Amino acid sequence: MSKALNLKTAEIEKISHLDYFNIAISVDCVIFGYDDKDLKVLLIKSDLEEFEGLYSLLGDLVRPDEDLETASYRILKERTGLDDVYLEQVQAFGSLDRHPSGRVITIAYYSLIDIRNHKLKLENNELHWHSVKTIKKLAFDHKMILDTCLMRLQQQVMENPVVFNLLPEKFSLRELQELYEAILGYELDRRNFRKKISIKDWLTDINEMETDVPHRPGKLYKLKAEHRKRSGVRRNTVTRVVSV
Amino acid sequence: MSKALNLKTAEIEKISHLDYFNIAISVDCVIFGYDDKDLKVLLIKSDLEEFEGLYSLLGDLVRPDEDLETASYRILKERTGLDDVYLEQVQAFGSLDRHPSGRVITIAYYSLIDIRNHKLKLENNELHWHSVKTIKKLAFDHKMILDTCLMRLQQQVMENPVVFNLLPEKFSLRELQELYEAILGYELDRRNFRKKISIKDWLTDINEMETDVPHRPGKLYKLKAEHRKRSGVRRNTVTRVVSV
DNA sequence: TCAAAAGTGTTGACTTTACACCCATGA
DNA sequence: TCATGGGTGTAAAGTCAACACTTTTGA
Repeated sequence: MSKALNLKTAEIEKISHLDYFNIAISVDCVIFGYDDKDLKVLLIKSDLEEFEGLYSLLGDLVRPDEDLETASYRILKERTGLDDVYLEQVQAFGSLDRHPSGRVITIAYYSLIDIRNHKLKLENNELHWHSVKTIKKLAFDHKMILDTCLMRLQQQVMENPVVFNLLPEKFSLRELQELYEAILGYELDRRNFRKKISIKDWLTDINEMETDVPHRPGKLYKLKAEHRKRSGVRRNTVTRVVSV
Repeated sequence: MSKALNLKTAEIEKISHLDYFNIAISVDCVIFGYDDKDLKVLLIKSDLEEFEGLYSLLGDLVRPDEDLETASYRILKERTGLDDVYLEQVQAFGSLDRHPSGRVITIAYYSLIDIRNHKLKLENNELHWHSVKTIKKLAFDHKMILDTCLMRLQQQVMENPVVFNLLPEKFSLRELQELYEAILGYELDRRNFRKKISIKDWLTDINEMETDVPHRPGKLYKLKAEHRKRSGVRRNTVTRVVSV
C-alpha cells in the first residue's frame, strides 16, 4: 500500500516525541466531609519549603502504570484508609508556574466521605479536617481547585443523590437539610425541602426514630439501594437537559 | 527552625520523583462547527498505522513551556488558522491503554467556530468537517471524548450565550433555533423559543432583514457586545444554582 | 396564487415560594 | 412548663408546554 509510506508506527512517534515526556502528572483530591453542621475538607501541612506553614490538598504524582481514578483511589486509601468512597473528576489545572518543582499538571477530583463512621488514620500524618468556610489560602493553586470543586459539588447536589456519602447510613431529614445548607451556603425552607426530597423518591423510611436528641425525635431514613453509587456518576445521555 | 529538618525543597522533590516524568500530556480539541442545519466536528485522518483509515480529533502533546489553554490555542491556530475562538475545558482522559505510543493523558477541550465566515486552511492537511450525527468510530478514545464534549455543550447551551460562536455575526431567529435543534437533537416550538430567547436579553435587533431567502425575510440580530466572550466562561459563583 | 417561513398570545398544567400551627420529647 | 425541633398544607406567583392564524415575500 502506498499510503503506508506516510504512516508511522506508534513506536516511532514515541521516540520522536521523547522530549515531551518530561511533564509530571498529579491528581489532587478535595476530600469533603461533614460534621458539626459544617462542610469540611481534609488538608495536610505542605512539606515543601516554599509553602511552609500552608496546608495543601491530598495529592500525588500519577504512576506510569495506573490510570487517573486508580491514582485517586490510591491516595484516598493511603491517606485515609478508605476505599469505598465517592469520587468525581472535576478539572485539570495546568498553569506553568503552579508547582515549584517544575512542570506538574494536576487533575482535580472531589471525594465525599462520612467523617463520623469511618475512623481515619489521621494522627500519624499531619492531616486535619478544616472548615471550608474559613479557608483563605492554600499551597500551590489549591485554593482555586477547592473553590472549583465546591462549585461543582453545589451543582451536583440537587440533581444527583450524592450527598448521602457524607452522612451515616441512617439520618433524619433535619440532618439532611442541614447538610444541604452547609454545602449550598444558604438556608432552606423546611416544608419545601421535605416536599422536594420526597418527590425525588431517594429515601426509604426505615421506621426508626432518632435517639438521644433533646427534643422530639425525628424519623430516620436510608438512601434507597438503587442510588448507592460509590463512584463518579456519568452525566445522563442525550435526554432533554434543558427546555426551550 | 527545627521544623525545617523535615521539609524538602522543591528541587529535591523533583529529583526524587524523576521516574514519574515519563507520562506525556496532550490536549485534544473537539472543534464544533455548524453548517447546513447540522452540527459538525473537525477531524483529521489518523497518521498512526494502528488506526489506519480512522479519523481522530485534533490534538498534540503539550510542550513543557506552555500551559493547557496555550496548547489548545496553538493547535487551533496551526490547524485552522484561527485564533479568536471559543474554547472550554471539559475533562481529562487517562486510561492506561488509550494511546498505543505509551502513556498519554489527554485534556479535552471543545471549541466553537463559525465555518462559513472563517476560511480555514483545510485542503493542505487531511482535515474535514464531519456531521456529528454520523460519526460511529474514531481513533483512540476519541469517540468517547466527542460524546462527552457534546453532552457538555448541550448542558451549556441554554444557560450561557455560547452558540453564537457558531454563527455569523448577523443571524435570524430561525437560524438560531435551527442551531439549537442541531445541538440538542430535538425540535423546539417556535413561539416558546422566541419568548425564551427574548427573556434572556442576549440579542440586539439591528433593523436589517434577511436577503436572498425564498420566503418572507426575517429580522436579523446580533449578540450584544457584553456577551461576546471568546474564552471559557467560568461557572458562576455561589449564588443559588438550585432551588430546594 | 402558491409555498415557505415570519410573526405573534393565551390557556391550563405544573412548579416554586412563602408562610403558621399543633405535637412530642427531654430537661 | 418550657425549649426545641417534628411534622404538615395551602394559596399566590411564576414558569412551562401546547397550540393556530394572519402576513410577507419570491417563484
